[in-house]
Amino acid sequence: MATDRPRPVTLLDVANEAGVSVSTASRALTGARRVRGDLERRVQEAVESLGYRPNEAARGLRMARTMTLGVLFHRLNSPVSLDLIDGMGAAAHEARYSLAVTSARGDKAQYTSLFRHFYGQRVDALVLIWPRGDLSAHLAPFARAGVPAVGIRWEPGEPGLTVVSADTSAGIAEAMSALAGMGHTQITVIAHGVLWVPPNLRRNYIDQAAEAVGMRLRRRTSRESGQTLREIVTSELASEEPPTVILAGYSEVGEVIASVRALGKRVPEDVSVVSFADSRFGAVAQSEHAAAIDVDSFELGRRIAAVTLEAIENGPPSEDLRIRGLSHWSPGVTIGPAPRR
Amino acid sequence: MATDRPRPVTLLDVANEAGVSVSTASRALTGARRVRGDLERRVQEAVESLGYRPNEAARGLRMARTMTLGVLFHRLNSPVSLDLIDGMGAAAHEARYSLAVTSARGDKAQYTSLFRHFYGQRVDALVLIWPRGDLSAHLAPFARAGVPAVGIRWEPGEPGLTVVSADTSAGIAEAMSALAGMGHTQITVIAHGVLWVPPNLRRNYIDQAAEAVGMRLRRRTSRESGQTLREIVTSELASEEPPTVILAGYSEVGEVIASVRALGKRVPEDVSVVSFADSRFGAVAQSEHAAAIDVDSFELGRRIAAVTLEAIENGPPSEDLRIRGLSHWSPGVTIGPAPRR
DNA sequence: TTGTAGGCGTTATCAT
DNA sequence: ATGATAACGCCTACAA
Repeated sequence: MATDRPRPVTLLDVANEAGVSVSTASRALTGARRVRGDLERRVQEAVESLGYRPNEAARGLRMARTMTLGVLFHRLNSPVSLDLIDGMGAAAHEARYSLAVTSARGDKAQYTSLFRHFYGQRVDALVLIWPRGDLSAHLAPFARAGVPAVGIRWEPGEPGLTVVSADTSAGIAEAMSALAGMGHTQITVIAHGVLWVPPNLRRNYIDQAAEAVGMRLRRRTSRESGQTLREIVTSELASEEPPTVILAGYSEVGEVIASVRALGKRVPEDVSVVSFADSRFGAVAQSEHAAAIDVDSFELGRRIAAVTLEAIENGPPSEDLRIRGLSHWSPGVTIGPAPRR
Repeated sequence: MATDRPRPVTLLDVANEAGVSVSTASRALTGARRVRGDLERRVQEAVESLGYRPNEAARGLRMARTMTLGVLFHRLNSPVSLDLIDGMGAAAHEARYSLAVTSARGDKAQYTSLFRHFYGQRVDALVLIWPRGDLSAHLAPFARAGVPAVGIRWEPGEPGLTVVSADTSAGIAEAMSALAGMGHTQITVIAHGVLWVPPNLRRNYIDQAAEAVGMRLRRRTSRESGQTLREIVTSELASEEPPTVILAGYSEVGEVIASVRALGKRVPEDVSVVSFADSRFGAVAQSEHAAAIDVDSFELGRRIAAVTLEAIENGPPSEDLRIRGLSHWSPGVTIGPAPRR
């Protein structure tokens, strides 16, 4: 139907209907300058009756602004991405911006192609979610055009990129101190699903929080050992210094709890279990009422978009951002006082 | 920096650099008409050296096409959405289209607002993911402008909307017949997480597939009973006619298996367990090597985008679409022959 | 085959 | 305060 679609109503139509010139109509709508009250009213009426909506492409051409944020995922594989999209969308839409979402699906050539695509689209800003590889060549054209780029990742300090990272230490520290306060001294972190991350800030957060409260920590992962979740739990509880708490990702807590029970132990009387939920999906998917360290990725998305919009308006901030207050400790029925030995 | 950003290179710049007129440059790039070989080469060189990329806003204004698909989620809460976005993005990007992704976050007013937003953006088509409520008022302006709308949902037959739905019966039927072939006669479907759906096509698929192979089926859900997963499994296995197979969503299989074992029964010798994985995340998150009914939501996304792009080109199809071949049965270590009674 | 010119819908500059 | 007019960057009749 692309051939014969009826021409949508334009500003000229509105102006004619209202009996004014296009410039007056435009002014009445943008509010740049004052127009006479009755004329403004007539324009508004014409807009209503004709169902006029300004053509963003034309506006973009004229204003050299597309009101579009180009969001580039290296890969779209985690529910966290959903929250980020949702959060960014919420903030962007409030500011009348659109979100052009893309994923390279882990492919390097795609990644390059998407940068070019966004350049052609003249996005007002670039948002890179967990980017990989060398970005400098990709970012250069945007930098030249004054298009800000904001990225979420752990390592700051990329030239031409404002790096935003989530500081989840608060919730982790809260959890550790709550557990320590209940007498726990030995924790096992099962870095299996969402809790598996490359050696980075979040891993540090956990280590440091444990150390700060004198909690001995063991980290187990099926990636290295090739063991199943159940085998890991079994060997841990049979070890010389068995943990009194187990921390696992939200997609594993159910199985962890069931595995503990399969060994004839009770949760939380014999072993406490804590979930790590970094997405709203995770918070729902984990066993209900499990104690959890929650991370608000939706809010993280909002904040990233806010930073980006701000950068469009006033230029990039002078330094990278570490966003706090996104994580919190949420007690639940799966934790209790440490058992006596 | 919005104020003083350097003007990006335009087609005129390219034409000057190549020593030709804009129209020649344009033709050399769009390939609409033939241009002399050497001129075409010079234009290409100019494009390279200047780093020219056509301004899509200008092109969109001229062509009355924005090369943008407006994707509207009623809510962004399931990993399936991720696959859909990724799949739609893959197909759209191949066709040089962008994906403007939005979510109403379950809010009715937002929903309305987003339709208006997309209308202003002059998206070339609308894609509605599991839309709710009365659409006719929202769709009318788009219909008037000849903008096709494609939606994914279970119930077809919305005027002005091409409804696409996933027919997952094949994979389910395969699974049932494989299980029946192993001697299973009693299955319990735990409709807890992803497997909980309102009474609809998919529920029918499961019922019909079970009936077709003479499998007795019981459906249990925590939503109605208020029981935990573990309690459901326990009561099921203690019932008069205990199931020899349990079907559960991917986020529950781990816990189901562990719960079965906690009762002193073995998987799969005493009870077989099958997972339902409707997303790539689910396929990864479920216990490894579990037998599963997989649904390829990524491909579903691709297909939806393909239908949409086709509708832009040639108008909406004459009838709604039921897409097959997206589900398949994937055996695994969690199933075995039915135990003798 | 190439160049000139007009227009897509909007905002901004300039007169009035 | 309002209206005519000139861009924004691109494509495409039309004329050469």
